[in-house]
Amino acid sequence: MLTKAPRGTNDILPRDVAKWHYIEETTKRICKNYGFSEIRTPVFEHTELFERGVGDTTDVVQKEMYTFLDKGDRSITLRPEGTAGAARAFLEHNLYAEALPSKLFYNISCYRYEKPQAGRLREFHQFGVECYGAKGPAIDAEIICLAGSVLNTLKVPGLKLNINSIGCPTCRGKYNEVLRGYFASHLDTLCETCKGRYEKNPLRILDCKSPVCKGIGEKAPMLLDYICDECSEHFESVKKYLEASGVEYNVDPTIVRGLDYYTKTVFEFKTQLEGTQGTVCGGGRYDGLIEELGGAPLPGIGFGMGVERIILAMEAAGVMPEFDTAPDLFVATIGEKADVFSMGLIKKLREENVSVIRDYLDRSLKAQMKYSDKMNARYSVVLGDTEIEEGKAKLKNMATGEANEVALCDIAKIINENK
RNA sequence: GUGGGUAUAGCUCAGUUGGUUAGAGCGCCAGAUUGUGGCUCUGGAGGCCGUCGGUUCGAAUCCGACUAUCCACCCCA
Repeated sequence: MLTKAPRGTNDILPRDVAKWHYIEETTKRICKNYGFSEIRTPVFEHTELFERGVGDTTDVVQKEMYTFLDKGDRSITLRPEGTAGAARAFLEHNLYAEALPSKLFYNISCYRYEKPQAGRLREFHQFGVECYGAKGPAIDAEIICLAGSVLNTLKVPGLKLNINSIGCPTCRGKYNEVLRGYFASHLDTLCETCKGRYEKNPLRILDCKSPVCKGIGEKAPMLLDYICDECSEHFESVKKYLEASGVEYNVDPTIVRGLDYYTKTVFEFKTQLEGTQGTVCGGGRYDGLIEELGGAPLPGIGFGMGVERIILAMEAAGVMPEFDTAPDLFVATIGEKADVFSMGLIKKLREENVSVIRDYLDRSLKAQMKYSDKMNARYSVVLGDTEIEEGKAKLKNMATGEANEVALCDIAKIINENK
């Protein structure tokens, strides 16, 4: 138990950390190009924030939150997603009083009590983006563009962008009634889960994988045909902006996001991942959220991207780059005098921006060289009494095996010139 | 939360109808080569056979529960 990480959590080991840096750096760079600034919010928030923000009828809130009482009897929840916290911070710090729209991004960990599976963890990581204060369709397209740009830069394979509009609360309410009317006659043939969905959220029946429900759903009236003029015009404009940006998309009327705050535009990027965890990015507009949290009405839009899923997809396709973490130099020593002397030399080299390692296990020279090889050092140098006396040593290029005699004081210069 | 598969060395996996001291390859350490790595050869370390209980003269092997893990569903990133 002591040496076992909790279920659904993963350690990111030294050999994998570079991948995470790579993805984070990529998101930072692209966000900067799109004019988004990073925001960092707490891992935990008041439980009520998620109940209100995410919606207390959602599965996420009802059964997947890590909720506990702290020592002051406050109900605290580990964030299951990033939007609610960002919206809270936006309101708390009056960011709406600064230049709008407010364009934010974050790389965070999230927590959901779920049964773990490939691409589904209890602690997982999201790259996410939020934009508050812009209601027009251009920002929808920009956000989608940004997500696509990150995924394409990372070479995530087999990407497909699906978009839909789920309308505003008014048109969605009307449509739900239309849908119930349609499914009423098929209620007996629907699968068990869909019978439950009928009352709760008939939209979800359209998303069912059971062939029977799928068949019935195909002939169901489409939400897109029932959304109001304003929502419809908005959606048409989003498509126009996407086309102008050269972004390929597919209108998928069955997309229904599972978090209550979504309105109008919803979208997801899918990849051909083994298993069903192919959705690598999901997002949409949430025009009611800020008001729901107690702010003045202010439109919002954003997305979340699953970092673990991106890594899975990249590795499955063999597009994850190799990252060079090898040290520049290994310093081997023979004898006590060299052992002590090397400490000073190594410190100086490191101050000159050379990454240097040495042995700390009293290894024989041969074993030191093996270690150097194993650590993938670019160069090795052996120090003994003679080298110290003469101030010169053979600098060995480990790839070619070639060794040249150099002055000890020139080592940093030579290595830095050949980087 | 529901259904199914799996659990043996650091890793990937063998292990016969239940039988005495549980194996291989890779990796790790050392030696062959006492101031120079990779190749080769030799040797060595490393196991509560996931945990607990049951059946049996005897269990890594059969049965049960638990735990972990993987897969599918639900849901989601």
